[in-house]
This record gives sequence, structure tokens and C-alpha cells, in this order.
Amino acid sequence: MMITPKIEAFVMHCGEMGSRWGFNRTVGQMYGLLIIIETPLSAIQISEALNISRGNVSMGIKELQSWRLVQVQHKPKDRKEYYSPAGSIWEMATRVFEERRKREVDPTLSLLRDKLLDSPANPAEAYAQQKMHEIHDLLENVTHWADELKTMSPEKLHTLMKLGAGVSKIISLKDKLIKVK
Amino acid sequence: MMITPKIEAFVMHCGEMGSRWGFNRTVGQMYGLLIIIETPLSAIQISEALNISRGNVSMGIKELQSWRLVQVQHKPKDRKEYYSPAGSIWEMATRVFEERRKREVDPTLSLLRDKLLDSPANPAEAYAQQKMHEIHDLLENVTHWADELKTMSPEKLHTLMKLGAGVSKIISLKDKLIKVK
DNA sequence: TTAAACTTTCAGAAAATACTGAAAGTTCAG
DNA sequence: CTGAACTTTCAGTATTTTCTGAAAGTTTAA
Repeated sequence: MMITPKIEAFVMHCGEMGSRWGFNRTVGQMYGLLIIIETPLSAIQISEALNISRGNVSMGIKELQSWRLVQVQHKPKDRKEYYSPAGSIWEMATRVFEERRKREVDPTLSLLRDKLLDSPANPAEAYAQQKMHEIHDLLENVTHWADELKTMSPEKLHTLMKLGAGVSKIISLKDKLIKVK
Repeated sequence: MMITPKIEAFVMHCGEMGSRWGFNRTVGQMYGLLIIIETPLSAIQISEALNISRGNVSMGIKELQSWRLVQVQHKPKDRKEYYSPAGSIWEMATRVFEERRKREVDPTLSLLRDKLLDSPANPAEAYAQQKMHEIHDLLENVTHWADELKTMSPEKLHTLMKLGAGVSKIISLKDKLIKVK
């Protein structure tokens, strides 16, 4: 595998961004490397390319697998495992998005549902519950929407995105048509 | 200010989620507290409620301000600053979303733009640039879409979200209408 | 001015997180 | 079986991040 300065810059950038995207520096570098290098890489190749220990690679791969971002492959006559990114760039993005939702939104949603079950004991709690309710409804709406979008084909989604704020006009158009009926 | 167990549970949860949302535990707790307590709080009240140092509160407020999530208020005859959340729950969500985009996507987009300027020096770089191109286009589309949505009124957005995958039908409908023309 | 009532800063300490490398575990060809 | 070729685990260490509290800075009333 050939690591030119340009490729290295990309990999290092993925490392720096890693923690912002939800994992740590080395995991970010590993993922960047797998994406940018065409051939699948073995654990030892990764550890040499990034100057990290073999053990760390093992943990990083495990982490990336928990995000459903890597695939394992085997070569004939070779017992080593070779890793490559799972799916297209588009799929990677949707997976990161989904997994982050699971980790960042779902726990909050379930806490809020729980706290909203019983009624407030005093005015302070009444206010608190009202706020929790607002947050709950917002998160629920957004996650539901995200689920719906996920069911749409990438092409449809692309059209929708290209349409941008233009959807607004189409929606009003629909409203008019219905009113005419 | 009255902190019941239910309110405390919410605040502590915000702390635990803090780092996943982009800040740290105490900043998460501070923000949760400001949201859930109706009255604006002074720095000393925050530090006592959360058992953290006065200095830490100062730094946390600074951090929340960099996310445009808190407001400062003053009371007559009182030199202390009182803090409360900036804007509605909806606005908070959009601000977190926007700020995260700035921190998580924009730097990558600018790195990619830079790396895509000059042409590949060999096949490995050609492949790398192709991938960078795919990532660049995806991120650009998504950020552009997010910008467009931001220009829509919350009501329109709500309608759009409620519509869910239903937009798909309306878009095909539009396509037909255009074809008929 | 002065000093009281605040807020901010920052060096050092504490806590949390990530990394290493050796040992243990797994798999499989012979 | 055996042992070679791998992968995983995890205790201890290194690194990074966060927190404290004392000192410095700011503002305002008198």
C-alpha cells in the first residue's frame, strides 16, 4: 500500500476529527486509512501504517465493527483477516448517523418517557415536566422523520435534497389541490 | 431553586450525555439545569447546585456561549449575572445542530477542497481523490440541504417532517404535472 | 480614589481515556 | 494431537481532558 503525503494528510485529518465524530483518534485514522486505500488491509499493515500497537488495532476494529463500518475479508492460502470499509460512502454516512442517534438521542428519549410517566409534585416539577415534554416531542419528531427518510431510496432522497427549500412550494401546491377537491 | 429527585435525574442525565453531544459532563449538567429550572441562575447558584467550583462554572458558561446556548440577564440592585437558556427548545436544537456542523463537517470539507485542487500523481492517489470527491460531494449536498431547511419557517418544517416519506409521492406528482405541461 | 462585589484566568492536581505489549485464546494444517 | 499463525484481552502506563482554587482582572457605588 502506498501512502503519499496527500493520503497521509487525509488519514491524519480523520484522526483529528475522530473524537468529534464519536470515536477516538486512532479509530478515526484507521477508518480514514481503510476508506482511502483501495485494497483491504490486514491488522499488521494498519498497525505499521499508523505506528500503533497490534493490540490497539484489534480494539479499534472492534469499535468500527460496533458502528457497522468495516467488513472482514479473507484471501486464499492466508489466515490473516483483511479489513475494508462496509458499503458505499453514502451507506457509511447513514450508518454513522444512525449509530449516533442510537447513542446520543435514544437514551435521552427513554429517560424522558420514564420521567414523564408520573405527574408533577409541585410547581417546579410542573415546569420541569413541561420542558421535558417539549424536548421529548422534538426528539421524537426528528427521529421519526429520520426513520421515514431512511425508507426512501437514495435517488428520491437526492431529489428531495436538491429541491431544498423548494419542497415548501410543492407542499403548498398540494394543499391547494386538496382544497379544490 | 428547588431540585427534586426527578429534576436531578434529568440534570445528571444531561451530564452523562454531555460528551456525546459535543461538550463535557459539567457543561452538560449546567445546560440541563438552566433548561429545567424556570428562573435564571447566578454562577454561584450553579456551582452550589452541581457541587463544582466557581471557576469551572465560569469556563462552562463560556463554552455554552460559544455554542450560542445561554443568555445573560441582570437583576436591578444586583451586580451578579444570571444565566438562562437562549431561545426555545427548537432553537436550541437547531443551534446545537449548526454548531456541530461547523465543528464536525466544515473542517473536513475545507481539507477535501484543498486536496482535490491538484491532480493525482499516481493510481493510488487517483483512487484516493475519487473517494475524497465522493465524500466531498456528499457533505456538500447535506450541508447545503441543511442550510435550505434552515431558511424554512418552523411550521413548514413541521409539516414537512409530519409528511415523512410521503414527500416522495408529492414529488412524483409534481414530476407528472410538469411532464403533462 | 477606594474597596466591595463580582468575573475570569490559569498552573497544578485529579480524573478519565487511550495505548502498549505480553500473555492468553483461537484456528487450522499436517 | 501439536505448534504455527493468527486474534483478543487486559493490567499497567502514558496521554489527554477536566477541575480546583487562588490570584488577577473588572465594574461600580460612594
